[in-house]
Amino acid sequence: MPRPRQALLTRQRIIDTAAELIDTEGLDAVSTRRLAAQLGVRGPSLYNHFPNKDAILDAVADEITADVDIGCFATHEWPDALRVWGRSYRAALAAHPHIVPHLARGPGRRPRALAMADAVYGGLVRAGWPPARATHIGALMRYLVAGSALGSFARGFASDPAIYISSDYPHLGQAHRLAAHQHEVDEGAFELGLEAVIRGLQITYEEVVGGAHHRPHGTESSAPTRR
Amino acid sequence: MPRPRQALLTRQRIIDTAAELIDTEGLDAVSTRRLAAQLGVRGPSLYNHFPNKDAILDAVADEITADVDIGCFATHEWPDALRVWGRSYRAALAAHPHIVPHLARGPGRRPRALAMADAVYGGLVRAGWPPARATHIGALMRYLVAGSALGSFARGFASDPAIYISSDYPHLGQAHRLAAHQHEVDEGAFELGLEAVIRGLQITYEEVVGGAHHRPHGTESSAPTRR
DNA sequence: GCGAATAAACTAACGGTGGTAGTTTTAGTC
DNA sequence: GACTAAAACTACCACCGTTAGTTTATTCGC
Repeated sequence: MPRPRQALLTRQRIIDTAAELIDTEGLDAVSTRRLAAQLGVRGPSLYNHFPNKDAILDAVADEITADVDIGCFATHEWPDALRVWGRSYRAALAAHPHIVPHLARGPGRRPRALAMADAVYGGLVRAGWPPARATHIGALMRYLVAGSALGSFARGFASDPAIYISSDYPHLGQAHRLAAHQHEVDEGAFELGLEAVIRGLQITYEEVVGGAHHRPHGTESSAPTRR
Repeated sequence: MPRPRQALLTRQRIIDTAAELIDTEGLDAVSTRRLAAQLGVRGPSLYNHFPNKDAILDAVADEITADVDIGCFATHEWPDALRVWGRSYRAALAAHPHIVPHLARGPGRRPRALAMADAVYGGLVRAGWPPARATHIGALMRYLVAGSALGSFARGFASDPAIYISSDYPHLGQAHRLAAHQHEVDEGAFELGLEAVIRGLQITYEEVVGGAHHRPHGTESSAPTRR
C-alpha cells in the first residue's frame, strides 16, 4: 500500500537478502521481483533504495570484500602477508562463488575493494617492490584467487562416466570422480599455486631489490612501462 | 515464410555470428532475437539447430578452445610445455574476453575442452608427476589463465581520478592511469605469474619426483594434505 | 502547529527476454 | 508418389529491468 508507518526495507536488509538468494539459488535467480518477494514487498520498491539492480549486486560484492584480511600487510613481511591475504581473499570469495563473475570485473567504485587494492599496493611498495611490479603482483594474485573461486575446477567436469569413455580422452578415465573430490582439488590447487608464486617471487625479489630495501627513486618509472 | 529451398542457417554460421556479436557488443547483447536478426532470420528458428541458447554459447566457447596449442605436451619437457600451453590458452581467451565467464565454468561436455584437459593431464603424468599433483597443476593453470582473461585487472579501475583522492586510499593516487596501460599490466602480471609458478613447480618437482621419473607408487597420498 | 517537501510503499505499463506450440512448405526417402 | 523430417514462420507465455505516476506517512522549516 502507500508509505508504511515503519519502513519495510533497509539497504542492509536488501543486501543481506540478496546475498542469501545468490548463495542458495545462484545469480540468475536474483530478479528484482523475486528479491522483493523475499522481502515481502513489490519489486519497484527496491528502487527507493538503490538506483538499479547492478548497484545491489555491487553492494553485495563489497560486503563480501569486508571479510578479507588486509591488516596483514602492516604486520607481516610481504611473503607472509601475501599468504594471509591470499587465503582470506579466496575464502571470502569461495564462500559466495556465484557472485565472483560480477566481482571479478574489478573494484570499480566499491569502497572496500578499493581499500583492499590500496593496502596491497602500499604494502608491497613499502617492502621495496618497484611500483610497476607491485601492480603486477596484485593483479596476479587476483587472477589466482578469482580464477580459483570463479567456479570449481573439479565441478566443471561432468560426473557422468560415459562422457569420458571415448578414446579421444585416453587419460580422463577417472575424471568423473573429480566432482566428488571438489573441495580437496580446488583447495590443493590453490595452495600449490600460492606457494609456487610466493617462492617464485622471492627469487625475483632478490634479483630486483637485492639487500637494499630503500632503493634510490627515479630508476623505475611509476608508470608500468615495459618494452 | 516456410521452409526455404536453400537452408538459411547452419550451425557453423550461427556459431560464427554469435562469436562476432559477443566480441563486438558483449555477452549481454546476445539475445536469441538479436542473433537471429543478424542472421536474417526470426528468433525461434535458432531452435531448429540448437536446443537452447546455452548450447550456442557452449559451441562458441568450444570453438575458441580450438586455438589452444596442446601439441606442446608431446614435444616439450613439462616446464616448457606449460609455458607454451599457458600462453596460447591465455591468448585464445583474451581474444574473446566476454565469454570467459561462461567458459570458466569448466569443460562440461565440450569436446575440445575435454581434449585439452586430457592432453595436459596425460602430459604431466607421463613426465612423472603424481596424478593428484597433475590435476592440481591443471587446475592452477586454469585459475591463472581464466583469472587473467576474465576481465582486465587494469580496466577494473575507474579512470576518473576523483575517486582516488579520498584519504582512504593513500597509495592509489595514480590508479586512474592504470586503464591506459591495460595491456602492459595484464600481460606483465600473467607472465610474472606464469614464470613464478613454473619456477616454484620445478622446485616441487625435484622434491617429489627427484631424479627417478618412475617412482614406486603409494608413497604419495592422492589427497594433498598440508597441516 | 501547519504547510511543504520528502520518503516509501504501491499499481500499471513498456519493451525486451528465453522458450514453446503449432503451421506451412520444402527436401529427401522408401 | 506417399510419408517423414527439416527449416522457416507466427503467435504466444511468463518473466525481466525499469519508469511513471499515485497515495500516504513522516520530517523539516517557519
